Amino acid sequence: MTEQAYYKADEIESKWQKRWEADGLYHANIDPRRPKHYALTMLPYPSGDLHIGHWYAMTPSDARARFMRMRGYNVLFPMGFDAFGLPAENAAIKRRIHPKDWTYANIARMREQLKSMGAMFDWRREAVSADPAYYRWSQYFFTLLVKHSLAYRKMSPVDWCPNCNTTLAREQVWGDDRHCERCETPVIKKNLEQWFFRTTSYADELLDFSHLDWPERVRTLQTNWIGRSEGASVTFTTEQGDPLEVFTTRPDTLWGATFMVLAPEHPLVKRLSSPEQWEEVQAYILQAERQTDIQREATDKDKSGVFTGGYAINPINGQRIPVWIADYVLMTYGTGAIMAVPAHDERDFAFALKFGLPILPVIARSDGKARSFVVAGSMQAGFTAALKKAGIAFESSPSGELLVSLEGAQLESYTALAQEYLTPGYWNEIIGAAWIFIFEDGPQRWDSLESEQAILERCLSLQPGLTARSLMEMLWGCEFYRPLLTHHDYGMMINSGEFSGTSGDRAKQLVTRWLEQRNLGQLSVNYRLRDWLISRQRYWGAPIPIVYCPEHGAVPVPDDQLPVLLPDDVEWLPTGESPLKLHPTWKQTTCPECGGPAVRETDTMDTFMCSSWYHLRYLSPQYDSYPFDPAEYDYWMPVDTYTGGIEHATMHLIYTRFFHKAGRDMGIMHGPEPMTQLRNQGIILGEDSEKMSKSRGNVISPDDLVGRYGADTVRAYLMFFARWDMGAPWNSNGIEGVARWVRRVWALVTDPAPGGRPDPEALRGLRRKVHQTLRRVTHDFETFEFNTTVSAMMELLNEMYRLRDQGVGQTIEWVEALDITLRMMAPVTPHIAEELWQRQGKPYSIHNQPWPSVDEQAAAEDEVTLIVQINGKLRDRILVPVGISEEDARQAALASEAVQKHLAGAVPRKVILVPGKLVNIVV
RNA sequence: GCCGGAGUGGCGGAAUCGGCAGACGCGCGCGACUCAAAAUCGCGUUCCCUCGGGAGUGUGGGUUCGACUCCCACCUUCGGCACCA
Repeated sequence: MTEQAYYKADEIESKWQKRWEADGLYHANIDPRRPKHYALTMLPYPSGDLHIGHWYAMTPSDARARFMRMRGYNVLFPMGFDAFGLPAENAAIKRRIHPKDWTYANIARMREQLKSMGAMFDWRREAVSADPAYYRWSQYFFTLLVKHSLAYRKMSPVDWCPNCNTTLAREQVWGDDRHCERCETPVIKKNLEQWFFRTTSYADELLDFSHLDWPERVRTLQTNWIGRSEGASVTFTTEQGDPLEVFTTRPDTLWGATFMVLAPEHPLVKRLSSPEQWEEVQAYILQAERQTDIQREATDKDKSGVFTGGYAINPINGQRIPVWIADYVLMTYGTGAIMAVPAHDERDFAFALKFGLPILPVIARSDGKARSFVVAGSMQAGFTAALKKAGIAFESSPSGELLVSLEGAQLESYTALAQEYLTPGYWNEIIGAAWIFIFEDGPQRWDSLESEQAILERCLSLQPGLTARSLMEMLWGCEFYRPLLTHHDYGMMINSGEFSGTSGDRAKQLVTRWLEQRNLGQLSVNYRLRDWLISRQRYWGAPIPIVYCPEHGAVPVPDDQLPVLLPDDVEWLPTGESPLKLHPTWKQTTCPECGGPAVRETDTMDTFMCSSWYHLRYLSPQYDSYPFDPAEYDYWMPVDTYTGGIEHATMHLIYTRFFHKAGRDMGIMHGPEPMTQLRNQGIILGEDSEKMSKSRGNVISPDDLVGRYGADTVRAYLMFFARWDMGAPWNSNGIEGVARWVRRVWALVTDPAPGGRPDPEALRGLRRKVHQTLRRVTHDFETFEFNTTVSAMMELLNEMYRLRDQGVGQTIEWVEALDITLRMMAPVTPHIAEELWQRQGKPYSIHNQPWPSVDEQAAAEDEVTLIVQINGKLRDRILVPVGISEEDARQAALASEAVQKHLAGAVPRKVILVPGKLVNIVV
């Protein structure tokens, strides 16, 4: 290889990075003449080292931003650091250095690592959330939220991480064992006075994704997280006369409420309990208290509970029903009390079964079928013969029962047969959910509380050895009934007074309206979403800007006194108390209202608060009279493309939407959403297909890769090796293939191409391939399909090598091919593209060039390969001119030797023609 | 249990509107260059086969002239939610 042909990535890359920075090539300024594009990628936490995941998130995002820039957009692509947070403190504790020193040293290091990517970050707009100039405005937003009653302070049981020594938001508690999102320690509950943001006020709006181009996955995660359920709240009355409100998603089952259950912590428990039951009730409450949430919420746990001795009145029918307490009812959801409808709720059913409480079906199947369940017995032989004769379908279960499924019209004949053949024993039938038992003296229907006991006793006396429990399990647990045991199933209302016969989910609305008319209840919506707990008992965060005055209570710090500075001289070792509280003087202050002595809030804010608005600080990080410069806001917002990991779906991505909507209602932000389009990258696993971790020793270091291959190759490989939204295990051999591609591009452009007398067909072929590739690459950039972007360019390169040997190397077509190739590569491999661009004698910089446009005429094929099928099976391929007539295509296909051979004299019945694509001969 | 994503060669993956399955790359095999190795280049590479073909995109059905693609029912797997009334 000649000196010139040797590709030295490190030299080229540092050379161009310096030049670009010196020239301010990527500075984004307001320009009303050009369409704007705000491309944002999630800002890193300054953990100390840029890992391959950062590269995977950022370099394809950068390539996309560069592509948009070349397409004529004025592109803003900023970067910054989410600099507050626990890891800084933990690392500081371990190394005995101040969290601030640790954080800012890491930022300095990571800033340089980020620059090695060759990304088009506009560093003038860098924002660091731990800077006082930044958190002043985080505090400002906090005081605004307080003033608009969107932030409040409340004593409540909150999740506490005993390892991090702080409270956590509900979103930061993960998994079955309810562990801390950061350190994986299971959380405990503590009763504390804490600050909350009223995220629940925006629950409905957060469920509306109509203004967003966001991945289905994220929308689903957020929808599940918010967990909206619509139903009714209904007020029962205790015998003492206290109102007892319940929430139900199925008001149409009110007539089936045969008992009530309260959470053990429910305030009415004591008043409800009878003196005889009180001791037992109290013991149960104590036991429930001792259990952790994890134990209490285990779904597979056997039901437990205690009768209070009290009763309540069902408002719709005056029915007097017993009130129990049980830990399967949670104080934190709804009203902490439920009406139990054991016939149609699996949990209530299990509870009723265990404690022998009545079960009253009020919903019947509405599919027009009646189904029967016939208990095995000696009468079966005759009966089944009769069923067969009557043409009634049935099947025998392995345990010997007979399962009969009836169309409505067959019901009468079935009943007649059953009476004839089965009278010696008993049988039962279910029409919808109403069971009918036939005894010697005729049928009895189990559809009321009064008949239940009598029927049960009678069944038991007829079949000795059957217990009440096994009978009920058999009846209620049989698979024909099961579909009606979930609260998603609607059927026909029965046993429900004037509503009997009402069917479908219409019943729910009708009953709700009926309740509202009678003042017995109203439409009600419940959410799983909780208000966002933002207090943290740690040092390294923005102090909550509140002053507590004995006279005036919690007073927000006035704007002109912000920021409330975080003091450096603090003992920041976590003790469970806020470190700021232990500072000798810091918290002592005066009340902004009256000037009297007062103390500061000593908790700091959740860092997710700081990162909820960083996209606004980027707009004008030096601006000091407002969180952002309104002119910048008006030009750049909203974020057009947001990229980052999916792990933030129910944390940052909910918080930032809430923050924007709250800001909008406070008159600061505009528009429905902060980030219009979201795209998530997947995760890169180690070569062993496991998550990368230091302890496993499978970590891939981007710095090493850049040292070995150069940033361009690393960028291209990250875009090529997997679907970006999926991620995949790392493959050290795979990157060699991309490195080869980059080297081959280098060689192709720098080696003088041999001349020759090229065939005009070869030249046409070159242009065709170039413009077809351009079409694909353009499309794939638009849709974030980066892997095919790179593979299309690889194909083009292979084709160019092939055609070069045919002598096209000294033609204007060849010059055009090189020009377009370099422009297409510029977003992916910005350094080598710039270098080769310059070596071609083209003007600096390639990154200011427009994206080339597709010459559709050049891209068009003038011959096509026609697929010839017989009965849909491929039999031949024939080359035909593009505009071939249908008749000619048909003739050409039939003339094919392969076709004639396969037809073997058969006469085509039909010929399907898809112009320009295929001929399918049907025989 | 509920919600969502994904199942295609040895591997990562491709197939834009229902029309050539396996692009591109890795790996592997053979060859060229070389004393040799690396690098580079060329050819081959879904499976089976009696060399005529046949089968094939998680499984089983369906629609269609034609299905990786659409419909129905499942299986596996990943992620989220879950005694949420």
